[in-house]
Amino acid sequence: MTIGEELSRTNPRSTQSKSQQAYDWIRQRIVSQGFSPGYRLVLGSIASELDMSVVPVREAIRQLEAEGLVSFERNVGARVAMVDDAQYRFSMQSLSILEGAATALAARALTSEDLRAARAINERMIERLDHFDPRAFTALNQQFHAILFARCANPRILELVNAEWARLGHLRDSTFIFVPGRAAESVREHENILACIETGASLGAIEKIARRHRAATLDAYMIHEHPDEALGLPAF
Amino acid sequence: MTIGEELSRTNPRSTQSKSQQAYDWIRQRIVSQGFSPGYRLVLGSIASELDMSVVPVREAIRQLEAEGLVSFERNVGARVAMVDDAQYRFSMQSLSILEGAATALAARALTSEDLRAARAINERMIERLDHFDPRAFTALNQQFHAILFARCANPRILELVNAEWARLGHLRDSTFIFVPGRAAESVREHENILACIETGASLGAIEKIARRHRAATLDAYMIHEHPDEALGLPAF
DNA sequence: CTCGACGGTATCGTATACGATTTTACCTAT
DNA sequence: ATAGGTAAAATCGTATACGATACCGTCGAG
Repeated sequence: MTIGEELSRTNPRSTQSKSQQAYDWIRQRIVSQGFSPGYRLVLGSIASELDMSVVPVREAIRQLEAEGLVSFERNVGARVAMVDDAQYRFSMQSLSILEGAATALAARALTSEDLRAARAINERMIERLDHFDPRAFTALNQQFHAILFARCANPRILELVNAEWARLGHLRDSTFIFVPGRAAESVREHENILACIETGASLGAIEKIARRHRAATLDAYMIHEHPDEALGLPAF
Repeated sequence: MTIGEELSRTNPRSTQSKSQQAYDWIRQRIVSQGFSPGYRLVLGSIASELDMSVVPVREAIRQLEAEGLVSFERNVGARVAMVDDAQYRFSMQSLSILEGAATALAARALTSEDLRAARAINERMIERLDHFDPRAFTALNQQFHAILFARCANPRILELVNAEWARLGHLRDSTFIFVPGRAAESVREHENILACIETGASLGAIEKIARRHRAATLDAYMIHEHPDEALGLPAF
């Protein structure tokens, strides 16, 4: 047993603060959709659930508020942030820009092993196109892109990407739920991205194709759900 | 006298919460550099300064921590976040990407009045090239770009840009302090950007030039301060 | 029947209190 | 003189307490 493990079992020093516990617990519930958007976060209830006082819970909620996962109203309380369609569009467009840049900034550092792993994920996505499960597909999709980002030379951009996905919460996988038809196109684009990276396409080209990949997913959603305002965002 | 006026004079209802007061106060001090990076934020001191208990102050600091303006260590305390060179580079590169996109997304919506205002700002920057004041120059620079962003079709991107600048804090204006020679080049690029927007250049072109404008500022800083690792970030 | 007054309950906002932890100052022994 | 160790002070982390506010149901007047 390592010292670290020893400490983590027996020594209170290694335990995190209660406000951190509360933060992790609430955040986990939100991202795993145990708490749906709009769900009321009652301080007292959470506190007694976690067997602590309200003070650490309040601090946790303040952090989550600053991250955009929770909305807060004075003297009323906190609730899981709701992301409406407009915000979804704006966030997805931001993500298309950030992920495009991240992909380009990581491209040159990807090993052949990375590419093999990414391609393996994409194969699994292709296999599942028949008996289609939007959730599972979305998870694989995230993994695929995560591999492509992982070696991004700029960690700050990765933080921004992750924070933005966290904000989107459950809407993360709404596209493939609403527009399963986009899936087939998506995996083709994945292969295309991999090919560009392998053949040493210019970073500008890689960024462009990665950005358009994400943007196309958004477009598919918009056309399907809001055909009337699908052109609200400039093609970019 | 209306009820509203009555309340606003006498009733605490209209006052913001103490944690909000604390948040505003601390944030203000940080961005205005009243608190320098590394400055120790002692809960009790701030609380008594603001005539409140430590509880609201703690909440405020948690928010600032989540925004990256404050760093926090359990059982030790909070201090104003220090941004080292690496973070500065990463943030500036992120900004080049975000601002480039914001500029492109705003370009088509800019009125001739906007462009006139932006050009006026740039004129003032040119005037000041002689008796050069880095602080004032940076402020004008921010104004210039703020006008170009203002009509960005995607408010989320603007939020990301502003948050990132806040994080950089005092390093905001370090470039022109360290590399005043960049100023002349900068104003020329400004005019160039304006010309592109006016002549209806493609959004891709506008984005590219705006991104390179910011990236060039970063490069100037890197070459001046860290010539040895100036190539650490891929040209992008 | 509708609307506003009233009261009760749930919940929030903050002060206070105190144990826990870290930091500092000092002191002793080598 | 310095390493190590101890006591004291500073500061943090959290529980508890309680007034303030918002929410909700009831009741009476119009």
